[in-house]
Amino acid sequence: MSIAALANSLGISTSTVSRALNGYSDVSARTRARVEAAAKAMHYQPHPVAHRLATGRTGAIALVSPVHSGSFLDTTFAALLSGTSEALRAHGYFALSVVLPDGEDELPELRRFLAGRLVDGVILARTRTNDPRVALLQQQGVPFITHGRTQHNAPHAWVDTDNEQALFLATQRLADLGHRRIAFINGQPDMTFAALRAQGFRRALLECGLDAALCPVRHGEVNAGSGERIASELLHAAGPAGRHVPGRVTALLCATDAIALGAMYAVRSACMVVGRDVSVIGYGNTDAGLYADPPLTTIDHAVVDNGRHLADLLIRRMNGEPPKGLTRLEPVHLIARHSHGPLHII
Amino acid sequence: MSIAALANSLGISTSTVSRALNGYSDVSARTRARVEAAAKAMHYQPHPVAHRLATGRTGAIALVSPVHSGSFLDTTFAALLSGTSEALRAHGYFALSVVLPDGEDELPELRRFLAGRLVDGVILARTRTNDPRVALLQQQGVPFITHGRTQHNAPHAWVDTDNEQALFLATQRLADLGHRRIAFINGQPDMTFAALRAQGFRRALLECGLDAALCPVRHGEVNAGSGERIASELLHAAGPAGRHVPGRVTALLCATDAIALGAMYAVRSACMVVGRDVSVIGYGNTDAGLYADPPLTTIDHAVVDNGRHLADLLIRRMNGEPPKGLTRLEPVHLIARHSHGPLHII
DNA sequence: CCAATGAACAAAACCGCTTTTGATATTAAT
DNA sequence: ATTAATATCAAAAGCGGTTTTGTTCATTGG
Repeated sequence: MSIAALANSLGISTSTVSRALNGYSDVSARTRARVEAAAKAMHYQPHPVAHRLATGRTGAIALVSPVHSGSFLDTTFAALLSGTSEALRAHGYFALSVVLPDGEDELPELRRFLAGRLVDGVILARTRTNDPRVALLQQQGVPFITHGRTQHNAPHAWVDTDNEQALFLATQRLADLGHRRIAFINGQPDMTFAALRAQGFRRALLECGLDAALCPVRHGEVNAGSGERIASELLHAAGPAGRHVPGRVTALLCATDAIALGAMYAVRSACMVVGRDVSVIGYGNTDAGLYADPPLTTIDHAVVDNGRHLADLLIRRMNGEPPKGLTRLEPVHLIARHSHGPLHII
Repeated sequence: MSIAALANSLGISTSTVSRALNGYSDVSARTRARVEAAAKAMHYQPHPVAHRLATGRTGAIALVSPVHSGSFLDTTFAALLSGTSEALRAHGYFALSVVLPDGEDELPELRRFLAGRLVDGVILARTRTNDPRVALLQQQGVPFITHGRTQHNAPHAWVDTDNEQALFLATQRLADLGHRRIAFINGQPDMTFAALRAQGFRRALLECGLDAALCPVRHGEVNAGSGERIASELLHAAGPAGRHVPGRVTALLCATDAIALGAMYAVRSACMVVGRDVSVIGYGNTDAGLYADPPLTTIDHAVVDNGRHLADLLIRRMNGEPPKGLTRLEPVHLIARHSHGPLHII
């Protein structure tokens, strides 16, 4: 069913059909009605690729995200995609997610994808503080938005959750409960979320008068295995010698629920009780944490909503709004369950 | 950088340039070399959309999958995408994943997507025994492969894991340990995997001489919440009165690790011990199960590998091989951990 | 020596749509 | 009544490639 066939059957030219269907003014009401009726009757739909070539629009946007091998417990990805898909559908766009390889092939592969011009815009997930992908997108002039801020000079649209505040809240809560030796098992330091959370952690230490020397920050993968390993090290390490009393950390803040599950495992392996001997707090409010034993205290951030906001702001960006104002910082909440508790004298 | 500009700079026609770059024979070796050198020097790359319009190929395939809201703990999706992306990259294709809405909008949305012709082929995940999406794909003539078999008459390419055998193995293991009242918390009955697992469950009951009346099969969502609810009901229900001794089930087979985590939660809530009072076995070998307390006995199925095989077979399908032979059944393994054990007299 | 073959390239058609330009018939204004 | 403006549509020119058809010239064969 091509436009030519449709025009033929009506005995008019293809240009008139096109103009009738695309709302141009110089088509008589009668003709427009006839064309529309015929188009409906013959199930005419413009060939998308031809349409694309002529207009330059594809009607799709891409959610690009690396998949860190072995971190499949992290469901942020699926939740984000779900949110963006739903919101973009309302605008008539398709959300496609593309997975970039981990490592040095990432950038060339993104370049190759952009060259394919399969999409009109890009949502970039898992940003790093200094993200080469952002630079590439800016250079190529592709409308985009990031999930997570960056430190790039040129402003760009972004949606983020208040990572700084989240860790501040969680740390403060533990300090209020008497903890003085709190460790933070963070993600890789070059990730935006990790940098911001570390910042919130340090601010809380300062405001609550905790000794930063007793409150280590560790960096690792955001999966359970890495969490277990690091937690295990932390629990078996004595405090610094010298002026400080030796001893172990009594609370573990974790950058994701997955890390927290690993940490809880490590606590059990050390024959201690989570929530009594060692407090553990996660991040993400996943099902896995909710149904853990004990149920995991965690930070709730509405990822599906983030996806919706990313979609909405990207649409506005594609409509020509300057990136400057297209930002959104979402609040977070501490969900208190039973994996943390008051300092238990040891 | 268009082909016209390139041709212009060389002083030859666009058709010769195109034919030189696309390996046609009627171009002299000298001209071909000149064109290739110039193309490289000027970073010429055919405009993908124009190329698409002329050739009909897009260089991308789609992994289409519904996202069941609230089942984000299920990481099959991300793992599958990761596997297919990697394998397709090797063939020069992009893997895009698209999320269909849950419910009645699913089919129209798939139709809309296919009409967009953004992709050359489709990988269909989460198949149902009688899947209308398969019918649609067959009708539209799009090359496709499914993850999970179906009961459609016309053969199609598929990759599946041996769901039947998996539940057979798990059930047999429990029976060998003395369990006589085993419940199976399955997914929705219209899903392929659920039907096959139920089949394996029943076969094991038969072969091991268990009384099917004492071994209920329940259907629910594949998430922890649903698992907890159903497990809770099962544990509080007495056995059938009459000729059977009353009593509760002593083992819970679960269609996913997520369900199993919910079930373990229910066991704890009933003040019983997982692995002693009630055995729980999951499916999927996820991190969440590995780091649960106790570590979850589960079925291992290599989802990432499935993704690779799906990609490879789909490529062969797109190259014209008949779907008949393009199928692959992958083995499964029971990973014994500590969430199950011998029947504990109660 | 002339027709037939073949090599190498250019021209033109095409993919299917959008958009600009041009043409014709009406209507309004002077 | 004549000209200018307007409404309506067709023709044509893109978009940027690929593929078919034509053309020219050098070889080759009879």
